[in-house]
Parts: sequence; C-alpha cells; structure tokens
Amino acid sequence: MHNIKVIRENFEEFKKIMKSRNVNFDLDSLLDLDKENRKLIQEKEILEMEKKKISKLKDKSLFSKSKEISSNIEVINNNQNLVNQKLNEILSSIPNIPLKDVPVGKDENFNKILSKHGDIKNFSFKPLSHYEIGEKLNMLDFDLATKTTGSRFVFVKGKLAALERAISNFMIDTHTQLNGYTEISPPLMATDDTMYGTGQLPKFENDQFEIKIDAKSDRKFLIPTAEVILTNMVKNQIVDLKSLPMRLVASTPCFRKEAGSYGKDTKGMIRQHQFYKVELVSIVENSNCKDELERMTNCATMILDKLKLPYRKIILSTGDMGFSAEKTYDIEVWLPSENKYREISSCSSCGTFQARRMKARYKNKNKDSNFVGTLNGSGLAVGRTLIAILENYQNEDGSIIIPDPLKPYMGNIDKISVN
RNA sequence: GGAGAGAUGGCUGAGCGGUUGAAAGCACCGGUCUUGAAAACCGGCAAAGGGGCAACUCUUUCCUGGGUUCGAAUCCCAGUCUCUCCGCCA
Repeated sequence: MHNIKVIRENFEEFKKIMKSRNVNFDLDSLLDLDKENRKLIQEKEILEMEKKKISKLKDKSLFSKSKEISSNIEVINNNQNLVNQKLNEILSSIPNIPLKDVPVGKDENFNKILSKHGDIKNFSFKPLSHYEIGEKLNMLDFDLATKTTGSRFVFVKGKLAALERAISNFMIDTHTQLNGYTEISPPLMATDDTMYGTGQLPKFENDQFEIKIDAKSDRKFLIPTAEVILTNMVKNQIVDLKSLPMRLVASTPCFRKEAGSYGKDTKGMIRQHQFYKVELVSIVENSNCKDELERMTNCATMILDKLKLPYRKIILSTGDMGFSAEKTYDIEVWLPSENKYREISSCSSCGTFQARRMKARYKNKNKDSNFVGTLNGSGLAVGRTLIAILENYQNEDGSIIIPDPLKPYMGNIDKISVN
C-alpha cells in the first residue's frame, strides 16, 4: 500500500515509475479522488466540531440543531466513504516502488545475471530429467496423483519421500543453527485480511485456493507461501524495538492455482498446485531492509553451496518483480536435463509496503512510530531442490548419490538405487 | 454440539449515559540523588487522519458493523474472537 501523501507530492515521477512496473491504467484519477476525499473530510470535521460543542453545552434549545447537523454529517460521510473506498481500491492494486538499483525493463529479458557459482558437471551420458529418474526409481508417481487428485500433483514414495523430508530438515536446521532464524510451525490457512496484508488480495485472488469451514463462516485461503502467515505475525501491532530484527523460518506446504500458466511446465514437479517450501521472513527496522536482503540471500545460497549445486544469482527487473517487492534477487539452480538454470529461490525486500497494509509498526528511539520493513525469501523451495539433486547427482545406472550434508538425515546411506 | 463469562492504551486493569483519550499499577523515556548502579522521589508517555512553513490545531478511535440519544467505552441488535464447564474426538 502506498502513502498517498508521497504520491501526491511526486506525482509525475510516480507515474513514470509505475509505467516501468507495467501498470497500464490511468493514475490521474488518483489525484482527483484524493482531492475530493480531503475536501469532504474537512467539511465533515467542521460539522462534527459544531455538534460536539452543542452536546457539551447541554443547552436544550440547541438540540434540534444538533440533530440537523447529524443528518448533514451522515450525507457527507457516506460520500466520503465512497470516495475513500474508490481511492483505496486503486491504491491497493498498485505495486511497490522499485529501489533505485533495480534494472528498468518490462519483463524477464531485462533481468541481470549477477554471479555464477559451483561447477556444472559434465555427464558421460545424456542426463535424464527428474521425472524420468523418479519414475524409473518408482518413487515419483504422477499418474497416481492424477487418479486421486488431478493434474499438477505428485506422489513421492519411499526413499525419495525420505529425501524430500531430509532436504527440508537440513534447511531448517541450517537456518536455525547457523543463520539465527526462529523456527515456526504456522497455520496453513489465512483469513482474507491476512492475505491482503502481504498483497495476495485483492489483485491475485484467482491464484488462491479458498476454503470455508461452513457456509456461514468467513472465507479462508490455503497459504500460497509461508511468507503470508509469517509476515502477518506482526499485523495490527506496534512491535517492540528490542524484538527487531525478527527472523523466522518455516517449512510448509504451499498451494497455488497456477492460473495463467496453462501449458507451462506441465511435465514433472516443477510447477505443482501443492509443494513444500522452506521460507525465510525478516521483520526489521525499515532502514535496514537493504542489508537484510543481502543477508537473507546469502542464507539461501548457503544451502546450495553446502549441497554443491551449481547456481546463479540474478536481480529482477522492474517489470518482472512481484507485486509487493521493491527489490528481488532470484537464485536459479542448474538443471542438466534442461541445460539451463531454473528458479529455486526468490528473495525480496518489500520495504514498508506490506507493513502499511498490515499496520505493522515499531517505535524508534525517539518514540516516533514507523512502519516495519518486511522481507521474504525461499530458503529454498524443497520440491525444486529435490529435482536439482535428482538431476545433478544422477548416475548412468539410474541411481542417485546423496549429497554429504543430507546423509545424516537419511540414515547415512550413500545413494538411492532402483530396487 | 449444550450451558455460562468476557473483549478498554505496549502490558495488567478501573470506568457502565455528559467535564473520560480514558483512573491506578507495570513497562518505557528524561531529571534529582549516588563514585557508579539499584532503590526512592519529580516529570513525560496512544494511534490514525485533516489543516498549517511552523508553533500549533481540529476530527476520529475503548473487538467489528449497525441502532437508540442533543450526547455512548458505558444502553440495544448482529457478527468475530477469547475463556470456563459438560459432551465428542485426533
């Protein structure tokens, strides 16, 4: 959510920036609505002041006048609410303002590769895709998932299921023991205002799974990422300065409709309706966002370094960043079967954008209240890490070597083979 | 599922139709005292929004949304959430 005051003062620049973020609707109405809104507020306040005076005087002869004022207030108030609602509707669907060092461009072609890490292995045979390997092992079963549930789901079985669990545990342990994060096991559903807080609503409702406990109850949503529920832990709150920075990690299933990606990554488990992800969230003083983003990204890449998976780090352009982000690094892991890098983590600073929506504040040393800064990043996507291990650690005979850091989590076995 | 109780500032908690943005305590901040600290004492301490260059000033807010009233934290209605007891159950 934007601060209308700031927009008002730098309107032309704001419009230019939003163009770079592919906002193509007319923003001029924003200024008119803002003007109208403030005018109505002023009118209303004058009447309210009068009314207040009368009721304090307790003079019976003025009571009828006060009644009249009340009805006038009501009219103006209804008007003001309408205008305000319209204003908020527009404001809440405008994406965050990118930081200055974010490359400007309309889509992913303008993203910049920052660095490459790890050694890409030369295979003496043609490396198989993760789903070929998994099906050969009899440990990934897409047909079975189609039978019971539908497309974009998978059964992971046997040693591969254990490997998936091992990956998740290894990541969480690393982040809690080495990187200072606190482990959380959160609810997997969220209310609509929680979803609004991090920016999933109202604009991206059709990508969310909606749940109702009963016909009468309010709707809830399956979380598309733990970011939603972890970040909203500070919603509607004035956070104690001493508790900042808050660093949280959770491993949760994530649920996404993937509307609009029909025909994309239909094979395998790259893009599923349900997947596990280890998520990192930081709540910080807003001036520390930039540093925290670097720190968080390093925590994510640390996992890939330990697993010896080749990856590259890129910075997303203005047009490719998510709605709430002001700056985003994507980490992409090497997939031999596709002969290219694929996203495995996305780390974003949201500045105060989400905090404004959530009304999450803290008081600085001078007791001024400020919105907190929020950041989130995958540390890492578990399903995609499983894919990366299958593909990068495959042998010609169809077996998979277990990366060293995961062995303790796998009963110290060295590899997974076809039975 | 059945029967009750409640929701007030960062926290605990009073108030139950007007002078209450809200007592008191804790926490926090500043000061006095002290070699330093603690204690004690004195003072300060809600958020959001509007107007103003500013000093400042106005409005709103006591779970949410309606209603009664000249006037609501206080009365009425609906909803949400929390707690206690009984039943059921992982």
